[in-house]
Amino acid sequence: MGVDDDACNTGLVLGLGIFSTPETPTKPNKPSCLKSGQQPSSFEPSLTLGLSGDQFYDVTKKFDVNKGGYLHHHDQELTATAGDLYRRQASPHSAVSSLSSGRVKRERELSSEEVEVEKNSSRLSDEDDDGVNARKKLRLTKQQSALLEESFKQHTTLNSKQKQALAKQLSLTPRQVEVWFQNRRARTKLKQTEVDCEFLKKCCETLTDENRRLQKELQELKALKMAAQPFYMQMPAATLTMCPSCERTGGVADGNSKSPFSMATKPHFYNPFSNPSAAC
DNA sequence: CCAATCCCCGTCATTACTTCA
DNA sequence: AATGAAGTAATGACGGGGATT
Repeated sequence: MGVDDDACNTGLVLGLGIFSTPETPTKPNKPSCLKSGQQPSSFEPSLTLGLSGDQFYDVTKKFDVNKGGYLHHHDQELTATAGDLYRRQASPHSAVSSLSSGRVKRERELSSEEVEVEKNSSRLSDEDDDGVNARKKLRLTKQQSALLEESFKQHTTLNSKQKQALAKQLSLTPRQVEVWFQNRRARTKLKQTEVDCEFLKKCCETLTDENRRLQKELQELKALKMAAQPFYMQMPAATLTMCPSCERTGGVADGNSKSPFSMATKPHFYNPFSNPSAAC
């Protein structure tokens, strides 16, 4: 079974609740079943598969190095966040948003220091220079993205101080750093979900194949039983066990009996992901 | 109980890139 | 080969709402 052997090498519990249960109220840096950098084929396939939003993996991204214009701010609007400014002009709902509670909230969050940072992060585009009010979306520079990524590898969430420091270092607003981390977490989680989904699909296919194989084997065994010797026929079917791998048949266990047919004391479940011969 | 804060989620809009006629 | 329109992916940003303090 190739890859699936590796992936499903232990007792696999396909807890598909991953797709239906709402995300557990994960707290930042909460341990998850998938550690960073781990691929689904390598983690323990006990597949409770709670979404691991706190993990990250290497996402090789391309960055727009020289196209990044920092085009947000007009000097006369320094009390507003970059996003607010952006939205006021870019969004059709700008009039509403400028009065929204979110805006009030944002302004409340902005300390004077942050406003100062915003001043520093304010950049004018060429378009702004020539009077065209075409506001463009912020594109982080390669350096900014790299630093953010590096920081994200260390902490997927930032406390207030870290946020402030990083924002200062990047010449961005704390809000921009915060949003970047939020988006990064969300998109990491989304990608991981997709990976998990693919993995579960593969496991499902494997189990379907295995089920098909076992059904076929069962049919063969039934046919064999019908053609079996009278000894077999005298025994209740439930007392017979057979290893699907070596196809040795067991019967009633009497402890001392040297009969090849001894009844299993416990139900003998065949684990498709374990080595069958090991059980023999 | 209320307010402040943080984070997640869903969504929108812009930008860059790709495809195709 | 050049080009412009259409489609798509990436990503910055926001509002709403739940959880926590």
